[in-house]
Amino acid sequence: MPRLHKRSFRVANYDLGATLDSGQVFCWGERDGAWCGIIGERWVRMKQGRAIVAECIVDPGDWRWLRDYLRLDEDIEAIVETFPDDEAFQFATSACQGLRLLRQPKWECLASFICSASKQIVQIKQIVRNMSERYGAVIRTREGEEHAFPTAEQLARCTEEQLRECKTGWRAKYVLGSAQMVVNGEVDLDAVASMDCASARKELMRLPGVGRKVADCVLLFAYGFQEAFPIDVWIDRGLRELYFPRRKPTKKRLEAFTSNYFGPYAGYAQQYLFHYVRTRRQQEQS
DNA sequence: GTCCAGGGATTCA
DNA sequence: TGAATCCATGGA
Repeated sequence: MPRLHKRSFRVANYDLGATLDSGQVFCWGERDGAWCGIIGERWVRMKQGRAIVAECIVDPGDWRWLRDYLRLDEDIEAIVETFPDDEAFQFATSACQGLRLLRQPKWECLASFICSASKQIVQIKQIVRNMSERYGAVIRTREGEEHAFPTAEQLARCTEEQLRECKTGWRAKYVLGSAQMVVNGEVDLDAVASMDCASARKELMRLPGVGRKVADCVLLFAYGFQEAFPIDVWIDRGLRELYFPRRKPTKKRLEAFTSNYFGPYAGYAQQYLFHYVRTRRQQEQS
């Protein structure tokens, strides 16, 4: 066993497991109560007791990168205070205590959500794993080695057929097309960070396979635009049931509603709503 | 066997 | 603008 670099982070109101398993990220695996994954090119193992204890193989420096990824400096209680004071959110906030948003690497988040279209979360994880194992860099881990998520350059070198073999299906041409546009500089993912939210969304939607929903996921989960509000099938159903019973709002009407009803941290509210409606459905079925 | 999944692009009215 | 359809794949 190689020597491990270890660091403990004191946290309050942070549920690491719920956060890493909440459908905003697809590269984490849990074993023996510990979560293992690769952030950028660093393998990390994290376990939560009273604190979050993180371990790395390679010297992690000042750990700033992990604080940023986990968004440890965010005041979640102040954020939850801004959520709507309605019945739905009384249930949602009590069902999702400690649920957080992450700040993911941009390309990985983007490519993952291009693959997410009309897929179940378990299948998205499989696709991400397939692409990583075949085309991602080899990373040293505690037990041996794993593969990082492939860069845009690595995926742009693939053929559409190779990407289909990762079980991407008809999304293969979108992944390839987006990778090529990022590599040749047609869309600069770093430059998007300095845009306002609407411009950033418009820029991301120039990429094939990226519509409003995928763009909003990336804006929220990678760029940290708090006002981004992805509306997927779960959120769509939830909004209609909770706020428009016996009515039939158009998509435009729903978007307009979400852009002011949920406050300055609408994106956070969205993640709580997403987690709530999904866990509620699971409980109804069991 | 059937329905549906953290949708997008295209077509047609 | 908006609805319908197609696109692979595999859970449930």
